Amino acid sequence: MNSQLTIALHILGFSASRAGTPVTSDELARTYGTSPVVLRRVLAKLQRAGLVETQRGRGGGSVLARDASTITLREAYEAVADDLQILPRHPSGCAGRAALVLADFVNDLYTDAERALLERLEAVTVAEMDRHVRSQIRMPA
Amino acid sequence: MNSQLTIALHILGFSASRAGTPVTSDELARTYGTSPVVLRRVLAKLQRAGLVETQRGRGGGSVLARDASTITLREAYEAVADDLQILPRHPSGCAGRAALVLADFVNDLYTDAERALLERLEAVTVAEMDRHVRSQIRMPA
DNA sequence: GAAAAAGGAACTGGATTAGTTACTTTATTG
DNA sequence: CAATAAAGTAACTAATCCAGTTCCTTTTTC
Repeated sequence: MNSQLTIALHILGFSASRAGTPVTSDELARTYGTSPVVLRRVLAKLQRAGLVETQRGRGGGSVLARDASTITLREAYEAVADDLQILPRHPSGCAGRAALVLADFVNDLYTDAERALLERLEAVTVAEMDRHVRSQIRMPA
Repeated sequence: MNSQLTIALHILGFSASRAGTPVTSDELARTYGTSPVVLRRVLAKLQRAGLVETQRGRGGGSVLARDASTITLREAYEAVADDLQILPRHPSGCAGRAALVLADFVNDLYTDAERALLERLEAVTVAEMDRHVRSQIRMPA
């Protein structure tokens, strides 16, 4: 996995906090600590997945395409992940029946373990993330 | 994650099937489809973790250091993973209180999701893996 | 002493990644 | 209409990582 999921959650979190007013890739890049181009690459994937909408030109930027309470973090993951497999699978070059049976067993286990991870991401919505941030910001320790 | 976990499970699976007689890195490399040096790199980590024991010289090779029923696949993961974090964390360069609170929230969620994945690996022992392979080999479809 | 095995250092090539530059396109505003 | 502010995107770079290979040393057994 690359860092695109983390960037995507930054984008979604900020967009949610804006409640409709667009946020520019420049602002997102500054708050994340990288360049606007990197941000726009992730924004492009979130657009394709229908999670954000973007307007060009002066006054443009990105807003959430759907209500924050309907977007789970798993959707963000699936939007940016080129390959949904986190654990690299057994290669095809195994020799011998025992090795092949073992490879299948391990690959199935990997799939199951990844599902467990994704279920945790699915259990959290952008709205919940936003509520958490708001609660921490309103009353700083 | 690199492919070392997959190689480690190949090693543990084969060692278990040998029931005490050592397996060489050459044989492991042939059945996995790579070179002995790559195998020995993983073997070194499994040794350090106390999962296998290796003898040099003629007739040498590796055997399980403990009973297969006491070794979970999570131990194999922890033996080979340099970094237990699967999902790359938020960088430290975030600017602004909202970004920092968001980063903490996301990092904690990542930790939780990874724990869910590791629990799946912990639920399977090398002995169970071995039993599965044996059952499939004895009666080929 | 020969053979068989592990240990491991050092290098290579390929892939991936984040970052940067530079240019084009789109929209707004004065 | 011109200036400005924004996204879109291609192309390049530098760094990193990783698997694979070569080569040599050490250990053990026969």
